[in-house]
Amino acid sequence: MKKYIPNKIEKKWQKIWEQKKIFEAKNPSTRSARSGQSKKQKFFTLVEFPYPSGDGLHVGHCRSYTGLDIISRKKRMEGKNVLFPIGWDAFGLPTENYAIKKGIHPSVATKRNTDTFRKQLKSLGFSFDWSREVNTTDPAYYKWTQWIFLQLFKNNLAYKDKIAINWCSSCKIGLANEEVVAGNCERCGTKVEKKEKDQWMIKITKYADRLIKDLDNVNYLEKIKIQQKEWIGKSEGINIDYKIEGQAFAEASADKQNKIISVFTTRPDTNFGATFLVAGPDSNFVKENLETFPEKEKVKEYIKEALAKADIERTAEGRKKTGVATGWYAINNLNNRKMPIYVGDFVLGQFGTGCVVGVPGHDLRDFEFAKAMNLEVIRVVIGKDGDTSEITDAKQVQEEVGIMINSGFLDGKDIHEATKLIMDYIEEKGWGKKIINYKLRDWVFSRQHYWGEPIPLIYCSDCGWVAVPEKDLPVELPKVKKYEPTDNGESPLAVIEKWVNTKCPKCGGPAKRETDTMPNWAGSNWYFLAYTFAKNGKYNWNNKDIESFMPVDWYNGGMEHTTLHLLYSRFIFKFLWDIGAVPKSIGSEPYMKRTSHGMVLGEGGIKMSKSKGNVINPDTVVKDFGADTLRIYEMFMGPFDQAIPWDTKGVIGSRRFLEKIYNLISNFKFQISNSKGVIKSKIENSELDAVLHKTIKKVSEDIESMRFNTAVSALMILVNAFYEYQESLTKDNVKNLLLILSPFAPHLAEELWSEMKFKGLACQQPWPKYDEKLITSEKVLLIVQINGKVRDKIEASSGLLQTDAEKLVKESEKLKVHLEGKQIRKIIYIKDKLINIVI
RNA sequence: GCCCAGGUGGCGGAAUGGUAUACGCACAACACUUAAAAUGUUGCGAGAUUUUUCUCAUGCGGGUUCGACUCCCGCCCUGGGCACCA
Repeated sequence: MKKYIPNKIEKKWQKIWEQKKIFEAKNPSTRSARSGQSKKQKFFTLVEFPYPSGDGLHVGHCRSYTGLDIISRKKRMEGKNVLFPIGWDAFGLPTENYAIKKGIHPSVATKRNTDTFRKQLKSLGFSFDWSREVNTTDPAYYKWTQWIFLQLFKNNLAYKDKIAINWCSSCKIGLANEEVVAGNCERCGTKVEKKEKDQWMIKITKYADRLIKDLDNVNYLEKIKIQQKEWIGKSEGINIDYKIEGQAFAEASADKQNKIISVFTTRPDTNFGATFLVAGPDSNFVKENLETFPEKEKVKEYIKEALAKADIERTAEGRKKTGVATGWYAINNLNNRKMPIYVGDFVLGQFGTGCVVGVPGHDLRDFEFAKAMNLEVIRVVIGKDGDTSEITDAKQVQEEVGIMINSGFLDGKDIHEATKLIMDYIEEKGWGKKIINYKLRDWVFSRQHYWGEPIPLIYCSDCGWVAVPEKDLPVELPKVKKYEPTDNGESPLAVIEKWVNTKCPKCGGPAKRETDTMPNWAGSNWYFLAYTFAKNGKYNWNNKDIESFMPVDWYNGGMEHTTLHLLYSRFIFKFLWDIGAVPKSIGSEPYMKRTSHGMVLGEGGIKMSKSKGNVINPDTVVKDFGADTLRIYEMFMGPFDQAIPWDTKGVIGSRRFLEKIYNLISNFKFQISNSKGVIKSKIENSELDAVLHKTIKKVSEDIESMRFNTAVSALMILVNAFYEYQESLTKDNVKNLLLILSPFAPHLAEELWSEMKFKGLACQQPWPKYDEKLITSEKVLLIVQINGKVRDKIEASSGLLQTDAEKLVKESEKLKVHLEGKQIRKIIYIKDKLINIVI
């Protein structure tokens, strides 16, 4: 008998699939389908394209790609025109660092890495449409990344601003937040400082509200929606203006009548309890008025200390509050109370107005500040258990709920009702204005690195910032010898004078190119669009192709990309939709469905890492066990969305399962060729049919809900049943088994399909349908309980009435012991399942 | 501190109101073998027990129900995310 040798089988079928172009999606698809073209309904399955690192493919990639490969293969068998593409998100720091260390051009390293990844992915039998492979570092690709940036620029959504960046004084480089590890530089360990630099910013905040609202129209996992909403952080409140009064101020300022301080609050209901104000050290209010503060020397000293503190130190200090008085006072409109104005670093200068009003009785942070500064605390909300006493302990600070007190016309009202009332009142009086604030900030789009897309702008001293004309795109990365940033933190491109110095496209005068490059996100913002029209390395952006496949029907990726990549790409897509760069018919959301996968951990449940030496190389697993085994194992290891540790011993189980199928079908072939059509049955074939159709049903449903682990387990149960009753097997049984197996173990299924001399390719057959009639068997196992405890199991015919079931139960010997001398109070009967006798 | 996910055999896990521990791994015994490996068969939560059966067990404590891993209330622990957002 032949033995199962995966390496032989797998290469063979991968070649056949590729030659026959089985997995290439057809343009255009249904929506704009014209004569003769694919009339099938489109289905766009998307996985996050990998960063081709030098380490090669990770078993974690395999897990998530196998999951979506199974879905794609099933959809194809269900008759869909499936687009399941792949590519490379190849700009990035590791490649640049490698280039710096070894002096090898990043594009050379990238080429080598993508070649490795491609080979690895192909060895796993994923049904990607390789003709649409994209690469973000290909100038033909980043031409469009630059084009998108120019559209943002032309629509006033890109602007330059001075902002504080993470600065490593040793590497002389600006670092992204992800490159800062515990306050230190990821490369050299030097403490990271803040440095102000001019950066290109993108106005994502303009889209904040739509990015929340439109989540209602998509099918994302609930936790993903929650994370997006929290990241955007919408809060509705009011900006209240207070007049400023102060002796020193009156002398220093001429327009004292109109001088105000504005604060943002979501809780104006507590405003009768306000006793002080605090401005953030980096707030506009402080910047504008610093020189006129009576206590300006103390304030300056405090600000210097506060800004020098790294984020780490701030967190380490915990909630300890510090601050300093400015010497100014604000007047509460409601009760004419004179409230001192402080500067304190617990207030964020960038959020809201950069200033807050302190209500120490009903905000824990305000309470802590009041205690530290020895300020008065006033109760304006009744506490727990009707507590109206003076607030002296943090535990008494009532924040969320309650009834108003000591608050004039608000007394006796619920805080939520009071909030509405006083907002209207303050607006009517002209003391403030309702406003919505977001935590989301504008997006820093500049990087001082080499290995990224050049920002296609030119600075002319006469015309200002001018866009590179579209016909001149792409602005290609010039070749350099050194990839290190310059001493003053400029991009390495800044030293290439020939490249930097250019002509102004507007006036023709001398001008300089922008030398910053774009962040990693730029290329991944729109890659799903590229797939719809990419063909063998050419990118012909056009509405017809985009309309054929957009929006993405199912997007799977890691939770780590929920807040950044997902949000950024949704924003960019909405923008492109707004300006008509994509067809209106596809809607303004790029992804209809988003799911996530869990990590594959190292043995023992810790993260896989080179330093721990517990990295599993997929190549080794493929070599030792086969691609199908790796696929089955990664699906079987546990729930798809959970982190599961790798277990090399467990892989053996998956291999045995595939061997069992191989042997089973080899036996079966031998059997039919010898029996001349007459087969003795051990059991009725109808019982095998019942198991088969149950399995078809379960596997079909489990794939849709990504419960791959239970789908594999159902397949195992089916194979075990087939194995045990081999003599009763029919050709049809085998056929269906191979079909539902094929998305999981495509090579083996294909091999056995051809061994059985079935027509065509397994992966091109229609997905089998289950027959409900075959599933329902005539006999059922009735569970008999007494007081909810299982006492007996009786085989009975299905559809039994309660009276008949009771009769049957009373004959049971086992029950007599329990029922003797007891009175039956109640009998609960669930048809075909259970009978519970209450005594 | 806040938000999310989870806690079930020696291990990965199954069961979302109705047989707890499916399926797989590990382990043990037996068969085949000169032997080993491979394969096959059987057993495998804990305790008590005279075959049989009983009691206990799904992080902990309560509750709802004829019946709870599953629903509700209060805690504990682990993992992930955010973190003074007014």
